[in-house]
Amino acid sequence: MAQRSCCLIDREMPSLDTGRMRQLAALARALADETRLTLLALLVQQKEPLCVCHLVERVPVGQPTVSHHLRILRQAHLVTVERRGTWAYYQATPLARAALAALEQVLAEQVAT
Amino acid sequence: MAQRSCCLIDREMPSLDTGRMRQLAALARALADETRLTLLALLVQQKEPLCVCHLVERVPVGQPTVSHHLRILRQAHLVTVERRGTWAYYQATPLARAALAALEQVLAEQVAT
DNA sequence: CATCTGTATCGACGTTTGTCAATGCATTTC
DNA sequence: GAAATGCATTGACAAACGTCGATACAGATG
Repeated sequence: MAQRSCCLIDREMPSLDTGRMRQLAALARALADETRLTLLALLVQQKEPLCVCHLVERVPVGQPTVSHHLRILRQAHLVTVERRGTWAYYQATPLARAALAALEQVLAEQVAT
Repeated sequence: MAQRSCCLIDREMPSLDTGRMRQLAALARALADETRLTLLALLVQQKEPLCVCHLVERVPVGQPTVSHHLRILRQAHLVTVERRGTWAYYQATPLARAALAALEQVLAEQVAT
C-alpha cells in the first residue's frame, strides 16, 4: 500500500476553487436546454429588445414555459427585462453574447477535430 | 388584430438551425454539473493522463458516480480513455480545454459587468 | 492458484427539471 | 366601464438526472 502502481509519480494537483466550480456549473446549467438556448440565440441576434409574444411564436412550447425559461435566463444574468405597459421587452446581455459565442466556437472545434 | 401594438415594426428573425441548437445544448448539459466540471478541470490541468483512482480522491462522491460522470464526458468528446491493465487513464481533449476556458472567460465577464 | 484491487455496470431512490393547464393581474382596447 | 390581451405565477405531472450500494469482471499481486 506504500505506493500505488497506477501512477508511480505523485501527481501535482492544485486544489480547485469549489465556489468557482459551482458558479461555472450554474452558468452551464442555464445554457443546458434547447428551448432556452434558442430563446437566447433569438435575443442575441436582435439589436432592439424583443417582447415575449414574439418569442413565444418562435419556439415550440407554451407561453408559461417561455416565461419560465426567461426567468432562468434572467437569474443567470443572461437577459434583462424592461416592462412597458402590458409588454415585457427582453434583451440579451453582453454576457449572453459571450456565452453563446463561446459555445459556438467550442462546437466548431469539435467538428474540426 | 391586423398589427400588434407590442412592436410596430416586424422583427427580422432569421430561423435558427434547431440541430445546431440541440448540439449546443448537449454540450452545455455535459458541463452542467459541479462534479463533472471539477473532474474536467482536474484533467485539463494535467499534462499526463490520470487514472480514475486519483480522480475519485479529489471529488466528494463515490467511485461508481465518478465512473458515470466520466462516461458522460467521454460521450461528449471532452475526455478520452486508455486502458492499461486494470487501470483506466483519462485525458482531457482539446475540446475540453476550449470549453472550460470559454466558460471561465464568460464568468470573468460576468464579474466585470 | 487464490486473493486483492481498479473500474464499469446495474438497479434503486430521491431530487431536479421541463412542460402544461389554470389562474391572477395589470394594461390596453373598444 | 367591459372585454380582451400580454405576461407571470401556481400546482401537477412525467421524464431526466445525480448518487449510492451491490455486483461483475479483468488484471495485478502474493
